[in-house]
Amino acid sequence: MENTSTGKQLPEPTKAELEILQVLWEFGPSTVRFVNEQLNLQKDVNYTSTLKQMQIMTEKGILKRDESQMKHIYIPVEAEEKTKDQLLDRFVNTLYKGSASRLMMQLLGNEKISKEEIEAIKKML
Amino acid sequence: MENTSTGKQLPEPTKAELEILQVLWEFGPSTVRFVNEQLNLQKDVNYTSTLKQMQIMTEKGILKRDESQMKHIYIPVEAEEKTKDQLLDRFVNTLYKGSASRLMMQLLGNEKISKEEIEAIKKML
DNA sequence: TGCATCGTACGAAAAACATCGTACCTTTGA
DNA sequence: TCAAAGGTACGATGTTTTTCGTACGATGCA
Repeated sequence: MENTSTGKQLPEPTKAELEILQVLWEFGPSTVRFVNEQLNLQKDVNYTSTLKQMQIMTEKGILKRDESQMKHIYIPVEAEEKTKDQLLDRFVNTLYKGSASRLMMQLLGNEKISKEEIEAIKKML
Repeated sequence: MENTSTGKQLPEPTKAELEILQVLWEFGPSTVRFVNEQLNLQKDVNYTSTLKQMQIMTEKGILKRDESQMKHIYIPVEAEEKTKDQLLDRFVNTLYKGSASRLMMQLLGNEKISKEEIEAIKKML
């Protein structure tokens, strides 16, 4: 069942699906082979595994694809920002009871954030 | 194999495990029954399911327990902050290439954050 | 033409997670 | 004393996620 443009809420991507989305976000619409090569820079994974994964994502409506060429081109359905918003939202809700400032405190407290980053953030506010 | 205090890295908690940790974080060391009751405020789940889950978490080294009483008392091995730090770290890395300020921008851009929260954050900096 | 190469389709197995039923032991109180 | 209540142990099952093997069609080129 190909998800058309009904306003249906897409499922949250799983871990493996997220890895694929990262590649597509970074490099734009791509073939399976390209995505698989990128993934293999980080971990071992078979071509057909990536293919299957991307086919499943297409079924779910997370990706759509251009089949006009033999090498299908895959494209995320939702914009990067929107997907990240959802994930961020869930993250803040489950871990920080929805309080963004609590998340901030954690971020500032954990040393992982540089002086430059702090400056950049100050400017934003 | 009960995880003793070797410096081994604990696995990241799964979704269900996180729900249990939330309860323990909020209320402190607890019995299975208590945790299960709390979970049931949100969703249906059988006592033995929670028990099993907490036993598995103990095997993994995520929880430890005081067995001196019949009603075992479960306690998180890692402090709340530390676990959240790990999760936050992975989140920032996978979604924002490790840039905290990028996460901030997303947070500020998505409207979910109130004026009061922004004020609170400003003060922090 | 024919074969190596590169592509998709898809069933099925493996692995990770989550849930529950049943067995059995301890405690409690009528 | 003995049955009900409440506790742990643990195998089994269900579900979702992840991975891969095999089949088979297209393309390219010697």
